[in-house]
Amino acid sequence: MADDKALTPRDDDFSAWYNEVVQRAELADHSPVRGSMVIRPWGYGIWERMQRALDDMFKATGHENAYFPLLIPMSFIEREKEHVEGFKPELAVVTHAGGKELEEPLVIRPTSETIIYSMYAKWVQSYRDLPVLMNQWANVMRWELRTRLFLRTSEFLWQEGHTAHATDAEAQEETLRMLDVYRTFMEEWIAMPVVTGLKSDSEKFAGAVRTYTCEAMMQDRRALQAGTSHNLGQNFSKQFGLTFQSEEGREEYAWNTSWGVSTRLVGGMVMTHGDDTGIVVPPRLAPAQVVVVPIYRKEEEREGVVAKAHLLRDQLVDRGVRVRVDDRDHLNPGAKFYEWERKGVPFRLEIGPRDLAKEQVVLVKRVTTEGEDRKAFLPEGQAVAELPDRLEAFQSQLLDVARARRETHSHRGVESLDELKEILDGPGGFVYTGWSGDPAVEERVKDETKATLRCIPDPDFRSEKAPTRCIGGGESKMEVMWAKAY
RNA sequence: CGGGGCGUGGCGCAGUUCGGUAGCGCGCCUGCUUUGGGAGCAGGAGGUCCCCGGUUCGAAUCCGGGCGCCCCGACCA
Repeated sequence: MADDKALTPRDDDFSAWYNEVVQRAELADHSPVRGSMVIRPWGYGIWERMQRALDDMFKATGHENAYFPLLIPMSFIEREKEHVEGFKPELAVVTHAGGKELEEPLVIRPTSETIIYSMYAKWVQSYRDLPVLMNQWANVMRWELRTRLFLRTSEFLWQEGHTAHATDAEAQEETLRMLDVYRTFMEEWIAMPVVTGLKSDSEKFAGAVRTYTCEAMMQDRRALQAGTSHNLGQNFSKQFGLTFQSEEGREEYAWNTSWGVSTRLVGGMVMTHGDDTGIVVPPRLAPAQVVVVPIYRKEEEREGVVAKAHLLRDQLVDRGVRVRVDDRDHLNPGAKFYEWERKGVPFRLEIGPRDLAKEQVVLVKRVTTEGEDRKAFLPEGQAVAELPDRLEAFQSQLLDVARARRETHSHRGVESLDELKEILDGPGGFVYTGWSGDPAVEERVKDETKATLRCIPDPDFRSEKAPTRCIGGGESKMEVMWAKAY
């Protein structure tokens, strides 16, 4: 940030651009503790919008919120073998409290499967108690070596859904249902298209039978794992004695699922829509969808335009639009324009003496496509009446652009490792190939290309023509998608 | 955990080579003039120079030790 005005352009250094834009849009800042962040009101406002939308969707699919504690007995984490192996390296552990060393160390939750299923074990006796469909909004901690605001911090905010079912089939259905909820949310709210699919064994959640993922393409063409949904099978129920008596009177282990998305989604939004001016917030997530900037020269003019600005705000609020009036007197309009553009507000309404006289406003759109006017001079009434629709159009335009970009950088039908390497070292993007299912092949591709197997795509995302050749040679059993990832 | 960079008013930095009154830009405060793309002028406030120790008449600067943060590579939502 040598210059205190312009951002590093994305093409010069995407990573530097990201770091700058997150801070200069006042989304978040580094806290004094390494790897942890402060989420500032503008960033938290976006997260709150995400939370509300997701929460509604969880409720609509029959889930209830609950809260489980931050501290988990170390022995709980150690119960499930894969789980402990996956999380041990990144655990933060409380060893002392009340001035004494604890008999058993307490882990600050990296995720809550263990504590939750141990409690479900107490609450579930009969098939009549199933399914259990809960979600919690919480903070979790994973001690990361390398951190970046929103994308990877030691502490982050998320939701984790945890369910228990009587049958495997029901658990699988739930796993896919929630994956679909995520996909819908990401597309309709963040305007961030995703590829959904199954994780390979090496990439799946520690303790899951199957992990499904939503993979989004960022503007630097790297993949961001934006959300995951796990079919946990009976792995945890067996370790925590989560059993129930079936209709037939047999004691059986319950089938579990868990699914989560985190504040990482804010980072995904930034890297999907941001430009060299700043971030772009999709209207449905924007804490302010419209900012009204009054413009005046003389004190006599001020009163009129500021009053009009507030009037316009009230009319827009009546139509369900979130509006801010920026009537700060110590900044000139240009400074305000830059600030709100940096913060990604979808529309700006300028109202000055000339507009007042003509009963019009100047409506400025944060991003435009080829041939589209950035500014519109509209009669007041028309601007107010049209803004709800214009916001929706803006929202879907963002999705269209992001989707088109992803398609441009998706490479299908790749058959050789050389070609795969060439794409990943060059333009980058999502590369679709065949795979035998052999972990050794996956490992080799990983070593040679620095890319990972992001997922085995769901039918919606598979190529028209199924690959016949495995990327490692021999016959393909399934199509897979590779990319360099965050 | 390896490599690199950096710790100096709120922020960004210069000053460190070669020790000698702690500076610049932005921001902040007051006033006036401004305000349709990052305002101008005038006045002003604000500092344990990351910490500890050493050398010296004198240390931001030299020496030793520590701490912290950021960035780049192996693990992860």
